[in-house]
Amino acid sequence: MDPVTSYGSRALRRDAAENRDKILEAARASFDEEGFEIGMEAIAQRAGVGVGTVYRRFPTKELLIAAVVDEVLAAIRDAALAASDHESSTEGLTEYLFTVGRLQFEHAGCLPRLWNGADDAVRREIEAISRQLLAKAQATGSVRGDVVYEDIATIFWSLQGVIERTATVAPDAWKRHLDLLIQALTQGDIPLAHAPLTTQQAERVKRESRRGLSS
Amino acid sequence: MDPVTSYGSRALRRDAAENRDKILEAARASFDEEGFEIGMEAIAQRAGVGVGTVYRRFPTKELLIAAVVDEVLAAIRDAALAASDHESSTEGLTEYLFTVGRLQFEHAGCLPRLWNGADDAVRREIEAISRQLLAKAQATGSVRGDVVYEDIATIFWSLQGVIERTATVAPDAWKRHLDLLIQALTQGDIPLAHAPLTTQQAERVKRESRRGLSS
Amino acid sequence: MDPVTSYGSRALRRDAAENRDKILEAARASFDEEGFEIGMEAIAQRAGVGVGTVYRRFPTKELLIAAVVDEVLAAIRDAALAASDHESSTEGLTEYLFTVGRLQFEHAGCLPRLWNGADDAVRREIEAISRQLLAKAQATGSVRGDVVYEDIATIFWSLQGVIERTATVAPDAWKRHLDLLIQALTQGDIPLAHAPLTTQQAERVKRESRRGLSS
Amino acid sequence: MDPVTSYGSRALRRDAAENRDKILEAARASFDEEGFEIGMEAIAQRAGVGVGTVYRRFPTKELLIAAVVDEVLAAIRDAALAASDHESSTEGLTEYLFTVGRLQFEHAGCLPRLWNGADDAVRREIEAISRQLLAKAQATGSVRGDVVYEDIATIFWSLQGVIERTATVAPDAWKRHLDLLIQALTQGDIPLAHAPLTTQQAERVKRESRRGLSS
DNA sequence: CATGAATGAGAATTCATTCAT
DNA sequence: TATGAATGAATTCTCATTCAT
Repeated sequence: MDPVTSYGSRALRRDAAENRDKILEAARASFDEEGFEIGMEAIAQRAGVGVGTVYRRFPTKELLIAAVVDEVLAAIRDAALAASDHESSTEGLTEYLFTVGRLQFEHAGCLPRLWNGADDAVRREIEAISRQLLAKAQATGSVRGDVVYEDIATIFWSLQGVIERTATVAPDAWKRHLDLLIQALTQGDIPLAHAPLTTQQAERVKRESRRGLSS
Repeated sequence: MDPVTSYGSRALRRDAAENRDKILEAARASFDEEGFEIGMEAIAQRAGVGVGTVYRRFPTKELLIAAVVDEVLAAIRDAALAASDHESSTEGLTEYLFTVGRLQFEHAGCLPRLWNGADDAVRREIEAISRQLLAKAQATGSVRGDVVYEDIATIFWSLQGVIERTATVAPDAWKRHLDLLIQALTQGDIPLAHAPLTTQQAERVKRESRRGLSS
Repeated sequence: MDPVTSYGSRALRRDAAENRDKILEAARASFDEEGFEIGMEAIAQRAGVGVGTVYRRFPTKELLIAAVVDEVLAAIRDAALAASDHESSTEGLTEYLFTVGRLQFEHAGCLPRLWNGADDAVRREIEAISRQLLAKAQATGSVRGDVVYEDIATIFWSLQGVIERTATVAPDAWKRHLDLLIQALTQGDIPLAHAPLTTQQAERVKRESRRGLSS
Repeated sequence: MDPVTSYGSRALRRDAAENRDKILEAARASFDEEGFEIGMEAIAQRAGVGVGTVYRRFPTKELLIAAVVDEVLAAIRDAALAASDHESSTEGLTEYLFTVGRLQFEHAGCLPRLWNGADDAVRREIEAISRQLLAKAQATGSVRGDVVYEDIATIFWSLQGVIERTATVAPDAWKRHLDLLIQALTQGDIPLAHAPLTTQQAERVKRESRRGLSS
């Protein structure tokens, strides 16, 4: 029944898939610990394969990074989905924000590229979930009405800033900061002085911001 | 003793100082525009000197970065001082936060290292100012009492995260985010669920976090 | 003895032979289009087999190249044979030269190795035909008597030089050049200042010159 | 008087220039012996410098090749100029052709790129000399009138073909071939069956044909 | 002191060949 | 036997740092 087991002709494929996973795992760990500056050779070694093997699966370092980032994004989406069927809309949004924060923390090395990958589909899913949760929370009046989706995205970026600087020393720093931000969403009632990002701007940020590349 | 010679040697020293400034300026501009990945050769060229001269003044790239960061920090301190004698304590703090935000934005290329330099003296001054402004604002009741200095530092890191990702596309994004955060400081009254960084942690963050180096 | 088995084993051999042909054909086309720099993987793909299969038939790239070159040489021999029973000796030689030129043009990617393969037998056949045609033409007086076989070989090399440089831009350039050379063979009557290659030299050229290899 | 010697401030320049020459010389020799496939590391070693030094002078391998080729072309032009003031037009053309042949032979490793460099000026000079010599020879009636400059260029390519294949084994083979070609130019009187290259085609050949590149 | 030339370790990527399935 | 995954040496190029002039 297991497709991998059932096809004899795919025995090799299983090895290859395992290797692919080993490589992705090694890359993820390497990036988490060292950032994207780590060399491909080191990743290969960590995965227990030759560089050539890494390049067979991921023809460029860019693509390897993108694959790792896509994995992280998929994990975020899954967590987002789990949070989205919370009974209370406020707690749903809160849990969601903390979940994303936690995942960002767990993959701190990937943060510079977290929102710049190839897998737009997943990013769009996450965006849709964010919008829904926000709308639900606003509908019940627990979140101020002048907040838009782009503010949520900005919160993620801001948490990245906190995490990037505090992760090794104060692993919970981002939680405190998120506490504050949630207060702003739920307690503040003075009009905000500045306009939010437009949807187009947020799109471009996700597509274009490239600081922290490996080359 | 010969006044000509001694003047000459002073002149030489002046030249040297001028060179140092040219290099610092070129480095600052380069980092702002390209980030720390820029090569030493390019900085030297921009300064109009040879690489050797750069290395005479700054024996490693690290030290050059640190010097530039110190300059930026000094600018922040100056701005902080200007904001600190505002009559209204609330507006003083607000202005201060926006000023730091703006300076961070203007030196976006330096952000990954902004709080990791050698010049602890300046950082301590800034810290002292922050503490004073915060205390004054809390004394008048306009800012919630459970906020501590470390939260202010975290706000700066948070703004860095926003700026790093949005600077080229949405230059005002960080202002909106800061609007939100100020609401949290002034409007929120629900206790924060998580503890702030300890002073020691904040110290270590400023000293140790090294992500974003050029090599 | 079992007819089914024996047939099966013959079928296998036929498959193998078909594979060999597919590979040779793919290699020939690849070399013609891209030159010897093309990778073995690409050839395998074009042939519709795995690299491993290519290596089973041709243990090194060298041997594959040699096999392709031998095929081209065989085609040249066949064309040479066709030209050799021309009634007019002069036209026979002329047609022969143009035929070889055309085949060289059609296999431009193979030129750097055209006369350096393993299959000496075919080369000897071509050589014999060349000698015969030349002798016949010289016997009728239409070709000058001081020309030897090695001059004919040299003409082929010279056409290769023209073809290699003009093939993509001026596909007929070699024909004009051959016009000129034929004039020299048939019209010139001033003694040639330099001696022709010795037979041994020509042999060594065909065996040793290795410029243009892929590695 | 020697500009290098006269300026103290250029003392370093002299070293650099010497190194540049060492590198060019090493590259020329390497290419002559091994072809363009030789690695940059090997060239650097032969020049007695580090790779970085090679790259300082010649930012890409392409540019190094182009520089070497330009040198060879310049040598050809000089030789061409010397041949062009021969009293007898026929001998002038003959000497010219042999001179170019000899230089091509001496730089056999550069042949695949000899007419594809950056220095169009030199190539144009050579072309102009060729045209003049040809016209002069045709004016005296010693060379057939239907030959055009492009035929001369083709002769060079033809010689390259011969040289590339025979250089190591029969260093004079190209001379014999050139004997033949000169007979065709001076003795033949039957109209040539095929049209010569157009000027545009010859231009494109010199610009575009890239077989034999290092990558 | 200033200069910029020299250095060389290291990074990404390719490809002929081998080998497990 | 066919497959294609794995290997790793080799290649081009970069850049922080040192050093001769």
